[in-house]
Order: sequence, then C-alpha cells, then structure tokens
Amino acid sequence: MPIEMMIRKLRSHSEIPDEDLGALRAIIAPVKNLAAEEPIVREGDLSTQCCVILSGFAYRSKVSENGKRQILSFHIAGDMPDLQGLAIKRMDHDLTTLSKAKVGYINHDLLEHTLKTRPALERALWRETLTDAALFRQWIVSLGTRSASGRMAYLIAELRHRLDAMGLVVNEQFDFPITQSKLADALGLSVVHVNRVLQAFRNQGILDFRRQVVTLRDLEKIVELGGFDSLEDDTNPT
Amino acid sequence: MPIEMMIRKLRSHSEIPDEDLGALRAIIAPVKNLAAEEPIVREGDLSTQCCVILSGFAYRSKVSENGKRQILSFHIAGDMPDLQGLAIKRMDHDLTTLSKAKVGYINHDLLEHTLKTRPALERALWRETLTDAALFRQWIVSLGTRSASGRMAYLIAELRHRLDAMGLVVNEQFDFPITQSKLADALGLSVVHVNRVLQAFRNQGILDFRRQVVTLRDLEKIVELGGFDSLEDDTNPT
DNA sequence: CGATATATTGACAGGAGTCAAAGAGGGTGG
DNA sequence: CCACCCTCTTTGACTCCTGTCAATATATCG
Repeated sequence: MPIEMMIRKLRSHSEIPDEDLGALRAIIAPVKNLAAEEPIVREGDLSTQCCVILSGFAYRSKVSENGKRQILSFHIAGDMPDLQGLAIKRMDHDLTTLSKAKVGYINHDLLEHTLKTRPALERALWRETLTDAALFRQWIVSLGTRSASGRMAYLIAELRHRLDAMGLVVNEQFDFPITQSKLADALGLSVVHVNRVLQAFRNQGILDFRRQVVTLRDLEKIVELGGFDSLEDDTNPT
Repeated sequence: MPIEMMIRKLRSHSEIPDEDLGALRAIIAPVKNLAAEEPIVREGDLSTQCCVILSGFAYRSKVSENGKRQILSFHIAGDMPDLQGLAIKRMDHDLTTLSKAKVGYINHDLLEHTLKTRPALERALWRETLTDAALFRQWIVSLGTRSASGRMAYLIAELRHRLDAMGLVVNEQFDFPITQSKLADALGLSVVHVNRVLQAFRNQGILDFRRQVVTLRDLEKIVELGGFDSLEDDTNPT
C-alpha cells in the first residue's frame, strides 16, 4: 500500500507511536489519479487540505515578475509537498504533477483534530517541513555556487538519493519523466544549454537521460561534479 | 526592550495568548553581546538552544565542496535564525554575526517544557520556520531567474521590507554593515561584478551603498528591478 | 602612520543565452 | 497501420553577461 511510503519517510526522521500513525492513516482520503501537468494547488490558493504523493512526480514552482518560471523542487512518492499549508494557509507557489500521479489528501480540519492529542505526530510533521527547508538551502547553494553541469549533477544526485530511499532506483536507473525545458526552469539555465550539458554527460559516459529514464553510468563522478553530500541522515534528535 | 521585537514579529503572523508570550519571555537567557563575524552555531553542531537576534545582523551560510561560500539569508532584530534546530538538532549550515549584535538565547529543554502546554505558541514557532522557508523559495527564484542587478535589487528590497517592519528604516535609509565580497557570496556573483552593479545603481540614482549605509533613492525602481512582491502579509489562517 | 582589508578599474576570457532552423519521437485520427 | 502534427530535442552561429586576473586607490584600525 503506497501510503506506507509516507509513513516510511516520516519514520526515517522521527519516532512516532504506532497509534499516531494509525490515526494518520485513518484520515487520508481516497486516492485520486491525476494526469501529468495537473495543478494540485496554485499560488494564492488557501489550502484546506494537504496532499501525499503516492506515486509519480510533482513539482513546486513560482513565476517571477519577468515571466520566467522557476521550479523550486521535485517531489516523489512519500512526499507531502504542501504540508506547510497547514500552518500558512495562503500558497506562495504552485504545486503541479510532473507525470501521472496517485495522490492522497488529508483534510486540514481532520488533521488538526488528530494532532491536538498527538504531539509526537505534530512534531514529525514539523520536522518534515524543516527537511524541506533544508533541501531549499541546498538548492540555493547549488544555484549560487555551481556551474551548469554542477547544478545538473547535483539535481540528479539528490533525486537519486531520495528515490533510492523509497526503493525506486533499480540498477542505477530510475524514471524521471521531465522535459529539458523544465529541467532548464529548475536549474536556472536555458533549454539549449541543458541539452548541451546532457549531451556532454552522455558522451563522457557519466549518465544517460533518454525517454524519461535516467541511467547513471558513473555515480561517483556525478556525486563529485554535483558536490552532493547525502546529509548523513542522522538529523535525528536525542 | 529589544525582546519585544521578536514578540512583535511572532504576533505579526500568529495570535498568541499573552501568557504564552510571558512564558516565552521568562526563559530567554540574558543577552550576550557579540562582535562582528562571530560564529553563533556552526554546521555540524548539535543545537541545544536557539537564539534571538535583538540588534545587529547575522547571516546563515554554507560552503560548497568547491570551496565557495553561499550566504543563504540575512537576519535582523526579531529573527530566530536557528529555530529549526529545535526539531532538527544537527545544523546543516553556519550562523554568524555580520555586525556587532545583541543576541538572546533560549534553552531547548526549557522551551520544550514551555511548549508542552502551549500549542498556540508551538504553532507560532512552526509558522516562523515556515516563513523562513518561504524566504528561501524567493531567494531561489531570484538566483534562478534574475540578472545580477535584479538579484541585488531584490536583496535590497527584501531587506528593506523586513527592516521597515521592525522600524529600522529611517528616511529610506538603513544600516547594512556588509562588504561587497559577502554580497557577492549571497548573490552568487563575483566581487568585481557586485562592485559594478553597485556603481551602476549609484550613477543611475537608484541607490547609494556607502560606509555600511544603504540610501534608497528610487524605491520604485528597486522594487521593479528586483521584482519584489511584499507577499501581502496576509498569510494568516482563518 | 604604517599595515591590512575593502573598493575600484581595466583588459580579457569564457560560460551560458539567444535566435533560428532542422531532426526525432510519440500520439492519434482516419 | 500509416500519415500527419505537435512537442521535444539537437545544432550552429553569434552575442553578451559575468568571471578572472592583476594593479591601484581608499578605508579602517591599532
């Protein structure tokens, strides 16, 4: 059951009583199947629920006054990309499916009611929004200090790491149904240049990105180019 | 009393019972006066307390494997820049004073104890970390979509907006004790180019940045160049 | 008042953007 | 099952924004 992906992720950084998890499971509304490129919430909306990605991909984005769109993050199974809406109702960015996706919804009122008697769960959700912020920080470092190929490598390394944690990397290969144009929006590059970087990677036997599938041919090199640091994963308290 | 700055900030986005605020005030440890460029916490440290900036400036930063330092954010009176440490103990970045600063400290254990019976306060703090994340997102947009001058303008506009909320802008003029080299680290630019942008702004009568003081000569132009949007400030719930 | 940090300049290089056109792929409707 | 269309990818030529290097001028501070 794909809801377990979210549970797994929460558990990876927080200790949560089983009954809290049970209570959480109980309020997840029936899954919805969304097509690719469907908006989940839009900038300016007031959230009344938050979602859980159960399969597929989603991304958060924001358009700047000059008309350019910046993709802020990609989300995979197990993620709750608009969890912050629970505490800050007005969305400051868009959330859209990247591919076909299964999504579960949790009504804010129900969730609040559940959290009222479950401090450990609330804290786990808080922590979830904080790891989110940590990813944003990494992203800032990437945009601010790395070259085009470094950014690309970082993106791939980070994504691989998260997908791997969900068991979605097989044989150093994973699905990533995205266009070069969207990659460009994420990396702050032009489409043309994204294409060039990708080709260079391909020619150098670093990675292959074809037909929505990424094949990592030299993971070490990617991690090195992107300066990716897996964050140790020991962010736990105690 | 400068602790009121923090209270004011919390109140600006959350409703908090007076007695919760009283409890919070009660556990803020005596203020410490720090010199410029003193580390408050470092990447890798395990937080046991969080701080409140009472006066002066601080910044968060991270060095990427290639040796470049990226400044993630600047913090001013009223900010709690390492609040996230309460839920995620291991720091993933540095926090340093930019100028001389007065800082108050709140012990994590005391804070946890206080929060245990004060859900509204806990939620306010959560929200505080989320507005932080929202600033990071804006920053990503800035780095990803704007030119050098756009980024600079955005930085100034955003800072002005936050300082103004704390009453620290007088006559469209405010202190900002920073070197061009650090500006470069924040904006992902080279020092030389920062200098050129600043001179261009000066010559065009947009702003003056001399001796640690920013004088805004054409705020509209700055906001326009930076595409700054004050966020409406109506992020409140209900 | 010298010493060190910061700001400023100028010359030059290069990474990444832009523009425009040509291929490829993948749907889909007949 | 194939032709056609539309989107996405790829190329090439050229531009330009921003970085690098190196020297000089200005602050700042003990």
